[in-house]
Amino acid sequence: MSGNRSGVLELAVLGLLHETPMHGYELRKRLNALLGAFRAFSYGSLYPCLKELLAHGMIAEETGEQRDGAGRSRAGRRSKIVYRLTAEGKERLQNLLTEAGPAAWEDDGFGVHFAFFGQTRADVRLRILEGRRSRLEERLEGVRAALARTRERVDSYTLELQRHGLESVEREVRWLNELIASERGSDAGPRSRPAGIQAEGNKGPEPR
Amino acid sequence: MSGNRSGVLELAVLGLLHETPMHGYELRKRLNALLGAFRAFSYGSLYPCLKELLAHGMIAEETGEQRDGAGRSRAGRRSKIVYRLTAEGKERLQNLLTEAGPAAWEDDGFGVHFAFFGQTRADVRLRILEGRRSRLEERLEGVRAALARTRERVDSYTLELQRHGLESVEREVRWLNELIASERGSDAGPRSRPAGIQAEGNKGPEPR
DNA sequence: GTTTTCATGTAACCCGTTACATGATTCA
DNA sequence: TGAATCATGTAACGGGTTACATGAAAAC
Repeated sequence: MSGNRSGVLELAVLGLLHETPMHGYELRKRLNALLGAFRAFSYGSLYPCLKELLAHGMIAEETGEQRDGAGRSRAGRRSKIVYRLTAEGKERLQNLLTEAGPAAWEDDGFGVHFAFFGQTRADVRLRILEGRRSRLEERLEGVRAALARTRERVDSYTLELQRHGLESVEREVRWLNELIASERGSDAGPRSRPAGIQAEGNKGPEPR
Repeated sequence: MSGNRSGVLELAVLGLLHETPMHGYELRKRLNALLGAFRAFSYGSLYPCLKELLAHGMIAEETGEQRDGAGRSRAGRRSKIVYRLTAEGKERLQNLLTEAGPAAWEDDGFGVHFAFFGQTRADVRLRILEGRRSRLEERLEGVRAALARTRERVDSYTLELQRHGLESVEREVRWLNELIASERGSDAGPRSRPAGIQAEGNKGPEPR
């Protein structure tokens, strides 16, 4: 019926609003900054999503004049509509963050789920990372098989495309391997981890 | 009205049928093998596309019993419907392959256009590669700016996601740089090209 | 005082998938 | 003869974009 609960966008909005209340315009910017290279949303999807989340009581318009800093923007003058997460919204967010199914590791969704790993339970994180890895490994197999089959009678551009695609996927698998190893705490292994994971990644599953 | 001419799928179908006549089922397999990691199509989009291409006279059902090899599948027994490119179809394909606009270098479309570079004019190839590169460089700038802005107050997972995204895009830019250099023929430069581009990549623009 | 940017929203459309329905051919 | 795979197709839906419409606040 009123069913635009897409999953990805919903999670992204709830996740961002959990950190701090915001209005739509700002939300979209933070969203596209957060997901950077992976995804982008336009107002045409964001505002309807907010509307529906509001209708379902997951978010609420911020009415109390908490919002200051520079002191301005008093009274009922609303041109910005600041949303905050309700109790139901927080519950919903926790549910979304606990689901470790295909939605969390398919191409759509993985980025968003990963972005909120800081609020995700450790075991769920691991399941998602492993799910994505095996998903990618299936794909690898397919591409490799195609490459082997095609071998002859393929012009060099097609070949180059497949080669590059293969390398991209292999690279992401290696990345996942590092993340998984890091998650498992078996980090005192051969090579020392380069980047900044696990710096403060081990805060408890529930942020509150 | 009758407007499902999407661009990507149409090009892919025409491009594949230009190499050799095929039926739908096979077409889909070749398609997904060709695009490997980048894209996948389902029958639900392929068959309607074929239907429409047929209606527009771009392709035709193969009636003459050219199809042999193992000698089987004689007579009018059709359970397979083999399609071939018509003259109009070839013309249409050439037009699609000559367009060097955003459609050719955005995320959708680039893979398919690249896959048929063997049938694309050299100057068009270059324009597309450069278009994609500058598109990615815009994106890089955005992500870098986001990274710089976010710096403080970001949990390590968000950071790691952005870092990985950044690296992925940078990697593709480097790839494009190599391809562009190779296209320009300035190949006797510093490092020797590793892969198989330009092996027979320089056949003329029109295959016939 | 006009342009730019911020800010919210909607309607039409687009491209594609999922799930289903159907039947022929091959293989055990 | 029954199961698996090949092969073709359609209807319903889904999630998102583009383009448009509108107006307030900030910058010049």
